[in-house]
Amino acid sequence: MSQIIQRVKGTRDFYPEEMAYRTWLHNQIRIVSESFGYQEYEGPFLEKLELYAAKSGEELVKEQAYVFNDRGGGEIALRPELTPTLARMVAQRQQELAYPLRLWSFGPFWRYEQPQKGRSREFFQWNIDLLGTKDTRCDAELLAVCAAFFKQVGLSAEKVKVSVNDRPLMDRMLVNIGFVEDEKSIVYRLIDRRDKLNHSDWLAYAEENGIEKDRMLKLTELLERDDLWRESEELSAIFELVNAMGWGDYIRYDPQVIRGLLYYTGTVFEARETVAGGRAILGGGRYGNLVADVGGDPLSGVGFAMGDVMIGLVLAENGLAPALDPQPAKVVVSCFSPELLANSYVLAGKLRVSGINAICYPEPAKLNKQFKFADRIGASYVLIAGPDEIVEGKVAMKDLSNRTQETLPLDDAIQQLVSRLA
RNA sequence: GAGGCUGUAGCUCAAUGGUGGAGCGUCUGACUGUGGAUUAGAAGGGUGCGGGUUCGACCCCCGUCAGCCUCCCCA
Repeated sequence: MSQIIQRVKGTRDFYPEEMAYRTWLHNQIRIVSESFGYQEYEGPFLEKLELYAAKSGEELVKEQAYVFNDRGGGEIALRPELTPTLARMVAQRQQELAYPLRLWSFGPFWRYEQPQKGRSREFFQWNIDLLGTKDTRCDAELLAVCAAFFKQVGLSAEKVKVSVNDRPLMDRMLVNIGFVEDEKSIVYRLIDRRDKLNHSDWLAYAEENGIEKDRMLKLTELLERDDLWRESEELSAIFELVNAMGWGDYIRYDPQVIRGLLYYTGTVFEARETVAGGRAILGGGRYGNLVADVGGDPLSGVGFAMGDVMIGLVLAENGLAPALDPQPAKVVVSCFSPELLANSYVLAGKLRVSGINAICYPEPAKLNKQFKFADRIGASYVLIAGPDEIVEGKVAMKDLSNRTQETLPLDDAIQQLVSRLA
């Protein structure tokens, strides 16, 4: 047992049960994304390292990307996020795409992190973006997508909320209380950490960074102002639209949401569980000139990303993990003897032609073994074509759920199965 | 990068420093054409890996790897 080579740290195996969940999640994402008219796309999993130099956080690329040297020379990265790839793909065809452009994707990413609850090194992420719109009212659509997704998977507005803020608004307010441009990044970080540190540590952290008490008092006051959004025309318009669309329950204003990422230039938002210590499920915002950063013309957009690990935990903890059946075939055709093996395979083939997924027991074995197998894999019916049935030109069909069995002509059996498995 | 807990049979776990057990699962038979139940039996580990202490180590010490949790970080 200790001989088995272990998985790479932070990766997961997807046995059929886990794969069924992943496919289910992908499908829920597809349903919601497509209901808003977004198109699915995918980029390469490998990118040149320099693609990320443009705008991703330094930390992300230098500390957390998997990087290796290509045989032809040059550094390659396993993609740690999708946005730079999206920016590149849009820039390449910038003149031929139809705007506003709506795109979504669900695929794997890699980050060299310390695996822990809700975080792995290889994970899947939903990315969805609306590109080519400058009007921030469009941001309401992405918020609606978030809300629609949560509703789709059964997470009510009591369980999860999308908190929204506006960076320009915060910038104005920060200037008002005496912060200067150079202090912006440290103040963002300070805001971001307010809930993560206890109050005295938070104040100490501020002091270390040269922010004195009276400005911290004003900042604290600012971060308590749940009505601050009224001072932003953009946010007011966004909330009005979200309410009109009927998703207001899921959306709220939070002056403390600021996000770490550099490229957000407008609205920022993140969804969290409402319980104390609730974790962030997804995050996103508006970016003003991402495409320009990779060599295209300026193009504004808004989007968000959601990882599969955290949403999976949240769904499981709320009893919302779907009951999935990883077994595609509900019918097992038994094999009676070596002479009748071909006969069984032919029978299974006839079922498939009629649209019934079927497994043929691939070798002669005791019938009780074959029934046990059918039971184990989650089949619902067993067909038996032994000497007795063949003489009559019939098959025996057993319904495993109620242990009833009847012998009938093959065509009748197929007809029965088609209607019962529908 | 740092700290804590853990690592024994396929799984979940037990074993005062004195040559490792149980439940579940698996396999076989009772059941020579019928599954989930019952019953009898069997197989299966030398304790993550590498050192050390000891007459003797699953147990103590050091290192290492992995998992979980937390800090850091968070696109």
